[in-house]
Amino acid sequence: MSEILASAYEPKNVEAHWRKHWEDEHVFTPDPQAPGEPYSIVIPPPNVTGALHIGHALNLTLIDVLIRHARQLGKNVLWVPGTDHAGIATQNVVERALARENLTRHDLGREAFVERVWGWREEYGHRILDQIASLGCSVDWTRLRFTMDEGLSRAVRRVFVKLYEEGLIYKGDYIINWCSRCHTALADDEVEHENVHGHLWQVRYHVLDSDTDIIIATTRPETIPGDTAICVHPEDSRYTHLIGKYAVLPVLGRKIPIIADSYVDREFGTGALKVTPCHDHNDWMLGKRHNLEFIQVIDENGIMKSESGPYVGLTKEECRKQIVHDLEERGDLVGVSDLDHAVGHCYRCHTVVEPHVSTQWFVATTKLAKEARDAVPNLTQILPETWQKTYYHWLDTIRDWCISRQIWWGHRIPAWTCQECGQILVAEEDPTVCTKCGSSKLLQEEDVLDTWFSSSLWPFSTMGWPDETLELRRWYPTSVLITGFDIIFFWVARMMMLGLHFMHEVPFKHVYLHALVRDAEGRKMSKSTGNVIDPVVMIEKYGCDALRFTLTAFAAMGRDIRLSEDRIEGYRHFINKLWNAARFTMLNLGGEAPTPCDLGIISGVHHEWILHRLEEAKQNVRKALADYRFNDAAQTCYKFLWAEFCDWYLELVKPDMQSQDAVRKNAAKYVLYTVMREFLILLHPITPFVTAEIWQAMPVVAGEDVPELAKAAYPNERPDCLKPAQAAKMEFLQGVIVAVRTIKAELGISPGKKVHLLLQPVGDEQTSLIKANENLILTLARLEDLQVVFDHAVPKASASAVVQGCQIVVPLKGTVDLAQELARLDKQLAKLEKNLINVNKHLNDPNFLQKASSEVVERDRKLATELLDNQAKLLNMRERFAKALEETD
RNA sequence: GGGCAGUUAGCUCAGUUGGUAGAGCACCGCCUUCACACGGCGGGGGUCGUAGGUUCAAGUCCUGUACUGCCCACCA
Repeated sequence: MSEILASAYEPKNVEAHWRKHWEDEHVFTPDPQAPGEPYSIVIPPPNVTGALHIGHALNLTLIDVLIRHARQLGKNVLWVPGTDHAGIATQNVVERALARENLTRHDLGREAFVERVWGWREEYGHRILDQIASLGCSVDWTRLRFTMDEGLSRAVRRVFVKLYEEGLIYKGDYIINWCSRCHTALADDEVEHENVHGHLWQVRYHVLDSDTDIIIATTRPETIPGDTAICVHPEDSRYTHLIGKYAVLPVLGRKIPIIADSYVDREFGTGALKVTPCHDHNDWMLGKRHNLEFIQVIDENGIMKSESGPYVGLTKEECRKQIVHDLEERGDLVGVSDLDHAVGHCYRCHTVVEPHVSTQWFVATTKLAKEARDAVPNLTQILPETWQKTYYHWLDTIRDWCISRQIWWGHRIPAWTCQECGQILVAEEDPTVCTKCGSSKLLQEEDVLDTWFSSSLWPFSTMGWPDETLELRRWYPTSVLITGFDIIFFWVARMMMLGLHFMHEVPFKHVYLHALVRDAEGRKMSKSTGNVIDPVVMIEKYGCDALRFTLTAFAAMGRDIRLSEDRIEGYRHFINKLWNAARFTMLNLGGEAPTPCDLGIISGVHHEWILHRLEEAKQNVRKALADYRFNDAAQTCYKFLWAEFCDWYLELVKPDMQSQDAVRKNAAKYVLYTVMREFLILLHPITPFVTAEIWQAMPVVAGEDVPELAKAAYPNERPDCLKPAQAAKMEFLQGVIVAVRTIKAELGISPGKKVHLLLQPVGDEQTSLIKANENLILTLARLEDLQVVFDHAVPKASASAVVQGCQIVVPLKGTVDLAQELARLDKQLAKLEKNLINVNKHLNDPNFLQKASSEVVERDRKLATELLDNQAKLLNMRERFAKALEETD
């Protein structure tokens, strides 16, 4: 398509073109029967209500990097895309829309409401998918799934029924977390604890048959009507004599027992605790343990029930005020103090969560949790490893999982109660008659399942389970799960539990938990703070590749990413640099692929050097990605392209391109061509669009069948191009060139001004190297001429430097300030001196000589001689220069 | 209360088995050099939070400590 062209890369059309091509041609749809080691990842399904945020962008970029890289390695690769129905979140969105029409879901009724949500999903649910595509994600769109599509719903039912039959799902009364706004139960981890400024009231309870009182401390006086005991520590001498007696509930006058339990903290408050089993998780536990009465006094709307006596009908907030007032009046309020304490909030709507006793469905987790725990780290490895502990801790202290939600959008619980005989039926297919009494009066449960229930099946439900599909056989377990650490409990641990239970195999071999993306100040990005960086806007402004490269470059393991727009802009420069390096390459190739030659025996130290570096880069990128060191992979690419290929090689190859020697010219072209092409492959997983565009504009050897870049194999290693010795020679030449440039810059000689250069190399190797590469030095150092000389021929008034023993001399004419050169030399000498002192500290230490490895000692010795030699030469030149100065004075 | 991270150049961060501190951005100076000013060349800048310990040698290992952040948790 495009010839290579504009001097600035324009991402928009390029991205649109490749995206369409990849989708239309099903480039990323694998064949389960195809050869190659299987490699699979399931997408962490974004909420169907969602819009792509920067966290998704990071997550998806990292997955795509691995996926594209795995394809390059010849694996049979599947990336399953999809979305999550997100029960509460989606229901909230639709309810808000209804509210604008002055309607509630109850006005519509369940069926119409659910239909409305489906409609909403049809209309808006594709936005996030479109955004995933715009990120360049190489997912297989033919295998797109949704947690409520037909297949996944079948999987959900199968799992529910099986677990029920195994006794791992049960229905029971339990104290759960109740959000009175969402009007549903919440699982423990859907509750966010936040410190809230509150009060601690001290209340007097009179002890029956005694003349003493007991003072308890509470943060929630409105629950006093629900008290069914007072609890003290069994060894608390202040209270031991009261254990077994009864106290009188203030205001209500009910009689409650005084019990003892070591759960009580003697240090806190008064050491005596009021127990309200229906309105506090711990009190619930105490109530169970001591067989206390359970009296619910607050209903699911936050209104006081009749059990609260005089407070019936008040909201819990009103009740608190009233009861405090009443206590005060009666003289039973002993004191009030300030207290900051943690209060649970709904993670969806941030309403204060009320512990509430109700009938719910639970998954018994003890057995499942143990299996999930034991699988790590042998079968599944969690990275960074530090999260392993967190994972263990959660599973070790896990409580049964409350899976019922009192909302309408979700998988309805497949359980029916017979209206005639009370029999509970749980079945995959909707039953028509009661299995016990034959009645057809069956009533299905109103509740739906926790969204995470279906998400927990994702790795196998998306592959067609419970059918035995080719996909499952080929790609389960998945290779790796990439997700944020914030859902390690919600999702990762539960996938482990259910995956192991139903597939008898872990759902993934690795779990890579990436960081959170924060703003430049380290704050969490949120709409309310107004500090969000919108990936869609960033793609629009800087191009997708710039965004992807930035995210990859910052994805160091175990660390949060502080992102700011500047950085994305900065990496756009890198993309542009690549673009221009490619333009240069194309221009010089002249639209034709060069004739291949044997790169292992190519002559020219610059060629050998860049080929050597390319081999290193190939190894580094591959190794980095195998270890999930994304930032290292990006860094390697950045450095290779900019600091080596562009800054040096492209300059070095220019003289070759001007050459009349056809063989030399072709060899240079072929190296240029090869390095560019292989580098495009290395970079492609990180920046797929720009690399694909350049790749396909590159000339091709006639008759050669070159695949598009997305299908190109990772370049083979070329061991005969690994030449550290040759690379070192290049480094010497670079040193000489830099030395001349530095002299010019520091002495205020215009860089364009051509100067004479005298070199006094040490040894034949340096001498011949310089002679062989004279043109190269002339060009890059911008010289008038270059001479290899000996001491006596060196003009006294010269600037000088030493590189690996080779003396570098630039004769100065009267135009420069000679004193500056003296200062410059002194600076160099000071540096040398410092290094020498350091090395000698080692070499003068007998312990070092004796105990350090011989390699290290040898290296230091060599270094010391080198430094000493350089110092001597520099000193010598300084002396002569000083003399010259005197003479001119 | 427990656990886990982080603390390295002005800023954001690398630093894989311990062997003379690195990058990008920012900054300073020079340069309209025929791929690129989204550029080129050169330069300045760090006693690696702090106190100890192990070692011939510590940013790197161990212990204590300070600060910041995160997670978990039943202090009513």
